Amino acid sequence: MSKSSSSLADLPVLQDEPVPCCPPITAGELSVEDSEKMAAMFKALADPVRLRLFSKIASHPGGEACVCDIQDVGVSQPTVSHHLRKLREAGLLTSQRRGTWVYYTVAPSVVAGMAAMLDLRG
Amino acid sequence: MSKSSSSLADLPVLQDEPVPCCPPITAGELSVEDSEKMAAMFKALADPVRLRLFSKIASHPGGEACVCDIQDVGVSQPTVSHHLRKLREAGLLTSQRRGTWVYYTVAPSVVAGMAAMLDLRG
DNA sequence: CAGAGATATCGACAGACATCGAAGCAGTGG
DNA sequence: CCACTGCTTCGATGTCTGTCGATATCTCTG
Repeated sequence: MSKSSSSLADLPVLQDEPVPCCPPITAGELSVEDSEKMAAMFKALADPVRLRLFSKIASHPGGEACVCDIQDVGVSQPTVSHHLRKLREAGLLTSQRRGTWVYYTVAPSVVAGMAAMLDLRG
Repeated sequence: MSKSSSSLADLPVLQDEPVPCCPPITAGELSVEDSEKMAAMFKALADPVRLRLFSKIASHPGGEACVCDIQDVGVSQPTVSHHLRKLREAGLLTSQRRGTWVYYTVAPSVVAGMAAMLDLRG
């Protein structure tokens, strides 16, 4: 169709910029603001279905997978879509439409940021 | 107090034993069982208040702190207690009474397990 | 033992969340 | 232009969770 309507394609991206976000949790008390940011990320992974979707994507070559490849996790397709959206909104995944299919990709720097935060050693 | 007295003492262990739990998320699809275990841990950190309590403890010397030292997070005392219990039930903290006070300690191996799971590289 | 301080548990409630079916939107192909 | 497939959005619903005040438990002290 004519112009690209606002959907999926032109979402607030969050592509893959380096997001340091938060220091290791041993580095001192988390600010209220940081704790809210981090909590949102952990919340995104705090569901078995999302965790399985995420692991399916992360373990695909290139950390990328089509929805059609991963949607067999025991819940309805709308529910899968809902969970993928949550993961995307948390910045852990990005999505991209290619023809008929939509591909979701892991955002490595964001995930690395979470891991870094859990680095004890202090 | 008829039943339901599952208090602190007779919890299903989870004390501090090394819990490898789960492989890195890139290592293949998570099993349903593993995804539930991990989701429970992430859920424990998926709240701003818990995250701040946890960071306060983790950043204390020895990764240990008295409740009285950390309970100033903007919610009531019962709520603090509730959150600490959640963290303990998830295996992220252990608790120990010393005289009048109760000390909570970070369970390093469990936290390390979560961090390891978020290790991309595949 | 009584009293006081530190934590934990209980019971209630409002808001958040996972889930579903139905409907909508976007490409593909006849 | 229409049917078809893949995915998202919508609206409803039951369950879970964070929060509080009240109260119970534990421990030290007088």
